[in-house]
Amino acid sequence: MSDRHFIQQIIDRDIAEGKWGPKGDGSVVKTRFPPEPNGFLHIGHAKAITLSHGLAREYGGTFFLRFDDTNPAKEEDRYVRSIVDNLRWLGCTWEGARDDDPMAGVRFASDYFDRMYQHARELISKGLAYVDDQTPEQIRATRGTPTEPGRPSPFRDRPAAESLDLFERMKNGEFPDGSRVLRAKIDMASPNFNLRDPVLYRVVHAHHHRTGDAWKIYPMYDWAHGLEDSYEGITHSLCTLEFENHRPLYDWLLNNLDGVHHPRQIEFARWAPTYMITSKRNLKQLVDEGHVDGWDDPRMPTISGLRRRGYTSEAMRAFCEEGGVTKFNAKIDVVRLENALRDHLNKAAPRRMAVLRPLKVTITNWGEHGAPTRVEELDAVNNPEDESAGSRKVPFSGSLFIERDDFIEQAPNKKWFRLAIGKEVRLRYGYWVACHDVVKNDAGEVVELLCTYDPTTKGGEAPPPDAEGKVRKVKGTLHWVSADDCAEAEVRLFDRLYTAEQPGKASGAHIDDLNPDSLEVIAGARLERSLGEASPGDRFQFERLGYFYADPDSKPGAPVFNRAVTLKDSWAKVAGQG
RNA sequence: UGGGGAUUGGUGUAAUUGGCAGCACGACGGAUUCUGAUUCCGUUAGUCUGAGUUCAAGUCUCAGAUCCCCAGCCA
Repeated sequence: MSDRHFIQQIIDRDIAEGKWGPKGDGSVVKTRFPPEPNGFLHIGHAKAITLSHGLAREYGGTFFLRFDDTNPAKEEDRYVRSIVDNLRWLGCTWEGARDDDPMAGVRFASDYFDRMYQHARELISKGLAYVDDQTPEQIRATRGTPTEPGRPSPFRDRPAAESLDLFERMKNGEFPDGSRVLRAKIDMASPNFNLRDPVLYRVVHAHHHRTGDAWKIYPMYDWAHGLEDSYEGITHSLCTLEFENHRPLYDWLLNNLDGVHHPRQIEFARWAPTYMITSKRNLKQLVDEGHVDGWDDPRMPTISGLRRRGYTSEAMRAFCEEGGVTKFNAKIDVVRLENALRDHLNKAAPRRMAVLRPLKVTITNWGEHGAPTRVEELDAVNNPEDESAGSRKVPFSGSLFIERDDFIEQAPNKKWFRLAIGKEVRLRYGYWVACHDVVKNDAGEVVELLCTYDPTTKGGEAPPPDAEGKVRKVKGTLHWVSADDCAEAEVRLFDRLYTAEQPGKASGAHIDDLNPDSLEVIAGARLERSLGEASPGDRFQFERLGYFYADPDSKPGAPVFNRAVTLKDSWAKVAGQG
């Protein structure tokens, strides 16, 4: 029985055979994550990052972060910074990373442009590449179809010296965009289009975010990527399935260069979480058309968005690592993502009480058992999963708030454990209270509950047996806050961005599947007083409600909380069944 | 109609030279519980189809089905 996925098995074999160094030495393993800085990273990238990073760490090898910045028209420095930040947050740091300089150790394809150019000259000299003067349209027209071979370019057999000269002049900026390309001379009849004389270099007069205007020619992916891997000594170059058709070209190029290191490319399947999209184009549409508040909107599947939602990097990594690695394009249930967060935060997040939609509760017999204005400080456990988290004091008085959803005038059935007229519940860490009356406004809505409390139930303990030895029981425990001593906050509740499991699949357009209720902002939530001072980035479990994250929008005394995920709610199911 | 990949319960995965189809999530039921949470116990359900080889097939052979990727001077 082997629990090692297919990539681990390949690497195990390579190491055993000593393919990359001394037999049995895993430390030679070198992987990389090679994003193009043309957008924000999403949940799918997180999987790729943790895979390559995790493999390097597992074998005691090396992991690089390298930007594949070979297309100046699409790339920006802000994307570089965002990606670097995302990897650091994920805890997937690369060789050479330092805390005092976020960019330390980061590599760029553009650093290798000179070497790539020289290697291209080598290929031309060997008669394996040529400058083609055809237009893009002509090249497309002569590429052939799946069933017909392509036709050779009239420039295919141009002497190497002539190509060398033209290539240099392309580099020097003598020709306009689109006028000439460098092509590999492979096989115009190959069933694999990537081998029908693929373009290696194109002329681009655009400003590059790092090299400025130094270059007028830019390498294409297939030419650049293998060389980058080779220059860096990558042993296992992991990429997604759509590059399987590119591997023959990857290998052909490196095989035809003298004395270069030749990594092994391995492809694995991408992930498609349900109710999410990961297409860059579609994500951009959400931002551009204002369906969300930006790339880091907490509803976005971007790493920045999930982070702002309140996800922890531990939960993200656990999610990425639990799913396995295969070549099967799987739909992965978002519930797994949510569960990963719940698992982590259940152990890590301090508990607090917060009332999202407050309903006033007045304890009518509060004055009969002591001073009517007295406040009792009760002990509340900070985290039942973590004894070392200790406890805190919460103020209890005759004037409280409970959750509006926790009261109904007439209990619908015996499974209603919460408050109703004539019913008794426990207030967590507080007293047992029974509701005997309600106050309504002119519209007939309940605006206040009149309850009595049992002084023998302090701290939530069960009352002593009565004269006949019977012990009173209570089914429900509600969260609450003191009405006189609490903080106020804005709370943002999120639901799935889409209502369809595979957005756009059935409807044709992902926009048509947007969930109109994906965001609900609650203005007047009441919190335990200590929560008023929450700092951005703080995380709590609001008991019975879910896990919450103090948004960067929080100001001192005016916190903003995002609900990262709810608690599992089996009552919702019972209620749904009527 | 060409080429490249893939297919195991509802979902995601595992199974050594062919040797009892395992794990996790979900769903369902129960126990515990001062969170209808957590935790614990149990139940559920699967090898794409059809032939063949074999004492024995998820695994090997043949035929077929379905899904994904490929005709950018994007990556």
